[in-house]
Amino acid sequence: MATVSRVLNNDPVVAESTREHVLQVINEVGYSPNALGRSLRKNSTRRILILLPSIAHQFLSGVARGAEQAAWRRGYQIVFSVTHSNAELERKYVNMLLQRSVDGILFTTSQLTAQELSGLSSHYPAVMCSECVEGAKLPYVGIDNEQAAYEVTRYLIEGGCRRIAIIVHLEDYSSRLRLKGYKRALLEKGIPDRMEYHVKGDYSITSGAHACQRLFSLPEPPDAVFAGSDLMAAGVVRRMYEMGLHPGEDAAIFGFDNIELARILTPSLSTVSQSKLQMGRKAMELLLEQIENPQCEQENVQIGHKLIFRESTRRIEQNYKQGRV
Amino acid sequence: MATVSRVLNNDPVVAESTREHVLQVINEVGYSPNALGRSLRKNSTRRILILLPSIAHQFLSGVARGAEQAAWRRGYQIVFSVTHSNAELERKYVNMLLQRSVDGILFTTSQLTAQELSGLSSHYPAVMCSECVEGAKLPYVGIDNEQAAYEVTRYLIEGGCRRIAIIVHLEDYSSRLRLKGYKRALLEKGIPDRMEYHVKGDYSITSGAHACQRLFSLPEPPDAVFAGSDLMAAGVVRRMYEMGLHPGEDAAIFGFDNIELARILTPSLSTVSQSKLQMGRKAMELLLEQIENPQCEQENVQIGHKLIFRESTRRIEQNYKQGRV
DNA sequence: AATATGTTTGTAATCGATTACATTATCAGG
DNA sequence: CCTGATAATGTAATCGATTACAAACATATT
Repeated sequence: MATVSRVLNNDPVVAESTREHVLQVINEVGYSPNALGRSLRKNSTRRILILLPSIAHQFLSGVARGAEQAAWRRGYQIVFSVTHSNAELERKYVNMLLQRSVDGILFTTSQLTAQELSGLSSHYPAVMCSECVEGAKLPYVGIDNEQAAYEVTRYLIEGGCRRIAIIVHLEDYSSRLRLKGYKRALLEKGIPDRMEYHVKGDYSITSGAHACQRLFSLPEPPDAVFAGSDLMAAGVVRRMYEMGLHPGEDAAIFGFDNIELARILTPSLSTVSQSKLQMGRKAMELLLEQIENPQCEQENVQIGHKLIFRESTRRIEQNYKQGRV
Repeated sequence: MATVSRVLNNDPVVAESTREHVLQVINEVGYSPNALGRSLRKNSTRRILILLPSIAHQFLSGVARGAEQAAWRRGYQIVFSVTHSNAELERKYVNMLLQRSVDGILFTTSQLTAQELSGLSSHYPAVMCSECVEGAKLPYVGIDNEQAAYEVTRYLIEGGCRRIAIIVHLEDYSSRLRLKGYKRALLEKGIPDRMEYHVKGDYSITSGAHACQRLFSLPEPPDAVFAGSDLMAAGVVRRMYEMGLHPGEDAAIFGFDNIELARILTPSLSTVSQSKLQMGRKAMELLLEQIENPQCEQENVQIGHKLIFRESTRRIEQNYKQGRV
C-alpha cells in the first residue's frame, strides 16, 4: 500500500522489479488513486478555479487561454465556474476555495463587495483579472481603461467627429474609468460633453441596439459611437442598418476588446485590443506565486493595449489621409 | 467535534442551545469545513464536470446553462473544463472522474475513442450531449442531425436552388449525419450530388471564409450554401462581401445552431434551432439519475429542432410566396 | 429513591493516500 | 557463517469530516 503510493509518486527508493509489478497490477485491476485522500493529506489540490460571468464570453476566453497555459506549465489544473453575474452564486463557488476544493481562485469579474474580496484575499490565494472592483485589496491585472478610452476619443475627435456618443455600463469600475478617459479627451479638445450622448449598456448586443435606437432618434444624432464592448458595437451596427443608416459612413463606430466578431462584421470594427493571453498568463503567474509562497507581497500589473483601425472608422481614416482634418 | 458536524449537517438531534453556541463559535474563528474530508468520507462530491471544447462557444453555452439549472435544482455544483479538442488534455480532465474529484461527467464533445468512452461509462456516470461519438456506448442527448439537414436541403431545393453547397466537418459523427441528410434530399429531388460542392470546415469563422472562397471560385458557383454551423456561415457571409458578392442574393445561406450572431449579422442568418436549454437539462437529468441510481438502464434522448428563416434565404422566401417555385 | 425512558453529547472507526519510522531483505567483507 | 551496511518494504499515524455506538444527562414513573 505504501509501496503503491511510492510507485505512483515516482519515489526512486522502490526496486525496479516491484515498480513494474505494481504498475502491472494497477493496470489489471484498473486502480485509480483517489484524489480526495491525496489532497486531504497533502493539503493541496493543484487545481485552480477561474470564475467567469458566462461561458460564451469571447473576450474572456482569450484571457482564460492565457491563464490555462500558465497553469499547465506549472502543473496545475484549471476548472471554470460561471457566476452569471450573480453574487449569491458567486459566493457558492468561492466556497470551493474556503473548503479547499481548489488551491486558488482567479476572478475575471465579481459581484462581491470590496470588503468581501479583501477579506478573502487576506487569507486565501486570489487574483483579479480584466475587470476590477473599486477598493478591493487583491492583486489585479488589467489594462489602463482610462487611457485607452482617452486615446479612442481623441482619435475620433481628430478625425473630425464632434458629436461622439459613448455606450458604457456605468456600474463597474472599468466602465467608469473609460467614461473618465472619454471626458478627458473631450475637455482637452474643447468639445462639449453632452449627457444625451451617454447611454448605458450592459455589454450585450441587444443593449447596443437599444442604445443605437436612442442615439439616432435624437434631434442631433451622433457622428461617432464609442461602444464599451465589441458586442454592443455589433448591436449598434445591426440597428443602424435596420434604421436605414450606414454604419461607418453616417457615424464612425469604435468598439472595445477586439473579439473575433469585430473582424468579420460588415463593416469590420475598429476597436481596442488588449493582449488577452498575456493578461491571463500574468494573472495566473501572480496567483501561483501566492500559492507557493504565501507571504509574498504582490502588486497590480498593467497590460498594454492598442487601437485597431478597421472599416467602421474608414471615413475618418480617409479624413486623416486627405489632410482634411 | 461530532456535534459541530451534526450542526453543519442540520441533524435535528442537537439541542437548540448548543447549536447556537456552535454556530457562534464557528463565526468567531472563521471555521470553514474541509470539503475534501467530507467528500472522502461520504464518497460523493456533489459536483459535476462539464467538458467543453472551448470557452467562447455560443452554442454550447446555452446547453451548459440548461445543464447548470438542472444540477443546481438537485443540489449539485458545476465546474467546466476545456479540452481544446485535444485528446490528451481531455484524458487529464476525465481523470477527475476516475479520481473522484467529481461525481459525474457531461461531454459536449469528445476526442476519445468509442472504446474509451464505453469503458468509462460502464464504470462511472457519464453522459454525452450535443456532439456524439459513433459507436460509443453511453447515454446521448441530441437532435436528429440527419433529419435536420434533410429538411434544410429540401427547403433550399424547393425554394429553387439547384447548386447547393455544404460545408461540414467530416470528422465527427453529427457532421456525417448531416451530410447524409443533405444527400438524401438531393437524391429524393433528383439533383446531382456534386463533390465540388462538399467543402470541409472546422466550425470556425475562418474555415467558413476559406470554404466560401473555394466555392465561389468554381466555374459554376453554388446558388445556396448550407454551413454546418452559424460561425462558418458568418465566415461565408463575410467573404462573399469581400468578393463583391451579395450574400442572400447571389446565394442563399443556411446556418446551423441559431446562436445570437445569426440574428445580428447582415443579412441575418436562416438556421437550424436546437433547444439548447432543453438539451442541457435533459442530459444533466440523465447524468444525475445515473449517479443516484447506478444500476438504472438509460436510453438516448432526441431533442426537437426547428428551421428558422431569416434574411439570408429571403430570396427563396419570395420565390415561395410568389409561387415561382 | 430507584428505575425506566428519552434526549444530548462524546468516542472511536472509517474513507484513501502519504510518509516518518520500524522492520526485513540483500549482499559484501571478514 | 556471521556482522554490518545498505536497500527495499511494511506499519502506523495523519489529514478532516462523518456516523455507529456508547456514555452521560435529564425527566418521568412507580
